[in-house]
Amino acid sequence: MVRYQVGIRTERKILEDTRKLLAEGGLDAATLKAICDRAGVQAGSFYNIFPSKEQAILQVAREAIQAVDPDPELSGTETLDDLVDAYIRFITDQSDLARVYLQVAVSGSNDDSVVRRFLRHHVRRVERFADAMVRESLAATPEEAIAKAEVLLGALDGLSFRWVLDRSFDFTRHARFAVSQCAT
Amino acid sequence: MVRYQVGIRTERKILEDTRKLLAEGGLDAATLKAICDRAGVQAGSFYNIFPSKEQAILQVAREAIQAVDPDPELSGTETLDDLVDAYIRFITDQSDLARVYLQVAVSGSNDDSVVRRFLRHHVRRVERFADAMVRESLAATPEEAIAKAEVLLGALDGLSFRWVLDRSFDFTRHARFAVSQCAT
DNA sequence: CGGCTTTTTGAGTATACACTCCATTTTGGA
DNA sequence: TCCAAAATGGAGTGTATACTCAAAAAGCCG
Repeated sequence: MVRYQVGIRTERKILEDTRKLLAEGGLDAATLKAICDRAGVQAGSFYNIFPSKEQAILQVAREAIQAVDPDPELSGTETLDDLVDAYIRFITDQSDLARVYLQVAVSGSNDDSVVRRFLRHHVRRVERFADAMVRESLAATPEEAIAKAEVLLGALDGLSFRWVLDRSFDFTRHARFAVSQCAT
Repeated sequence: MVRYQVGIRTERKILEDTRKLLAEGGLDAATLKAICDRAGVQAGSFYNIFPSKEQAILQVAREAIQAVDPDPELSGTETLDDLVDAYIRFITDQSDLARVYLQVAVSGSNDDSVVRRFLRHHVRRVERFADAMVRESLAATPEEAIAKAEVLLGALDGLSFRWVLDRSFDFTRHARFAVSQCAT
């Protein structure tokens, strides 16, 4: 099945508009009708590309997960501050994706594969944070580094959750404060 | 309107079963039919008591919010450990309500009043945590105490989020570790 | 152009949902 | 015991939803 350019363009547009809808009004807002209306497409076209609405949303969620991490090339050399800065940038610059990330994670419990994907990704991030801590001598043992990283990432996740609910919350300041508390 | 005993009993049963359904399968599982079936009641009875399904669920969520805090009578005297212990107990004992809490907060964007309720409650909790920190000389200034409390609660929220996704995660240990990091 | 494939259209289907209506039964105080 | 109010049963309504299908249009390649 050789795909035509127009079909690929339609697919990109649908994914983009789905992402916007999710960001604006959450999962409930991303109905098939809403998606198709915004993308200027009929239901039939949608189902010519995606097997189901869920698959399209999962695709968006997958891209959101990818976006949260800084360049994987740098893995093994970056500082804890680099990693936290990347997290802050993701949350503040791509707040829509951040919301999608949270929403799918919380309500996506009906699909185990999504949860597993999130967890796998989370564990990788924890390791990356812990490695940086060890490199900077912020932890006595690798185990302590893991625990510290788990708590720091928990704090970042919790603070971003807070920020999603209340945009006047100063996420950056608190995130920096959280990481400064680790340096003890 | 003098309420009859049987009506009050029905109301309690509906709320109980709604909570169970929410715990088992999240918001999606708590359909009107599911609620009525489990409570052994017809739709008409439900709507004789509640104005809408949403109100019943909000009632459950409200009770969940109440449950997260230790006795308000003690406010002003309890230690930081007391507060954290209460949080840990809520998360581990009433994990079902914890999930409801998260779900309603994230997907509640269509109803601002829910989000506002959550935030008001959160702010009160931050203040209570900060007060305890000041009492225990864990912060130099009230401002620092607030920031520290915000980060600690963020960490607890983030860790509980982690735990909701992965029940094998040792929430209690990490929560204790998080609070120990504050004591510096 | 010609012929094949992919894409799009748009009406249509099935279903699940929250919610209503009202006749009937039950309640509990006087 | 009576009766007004409250509670219940249960069929019914309207609507939004995800998804389908066959025909028409558009894209690609010789």
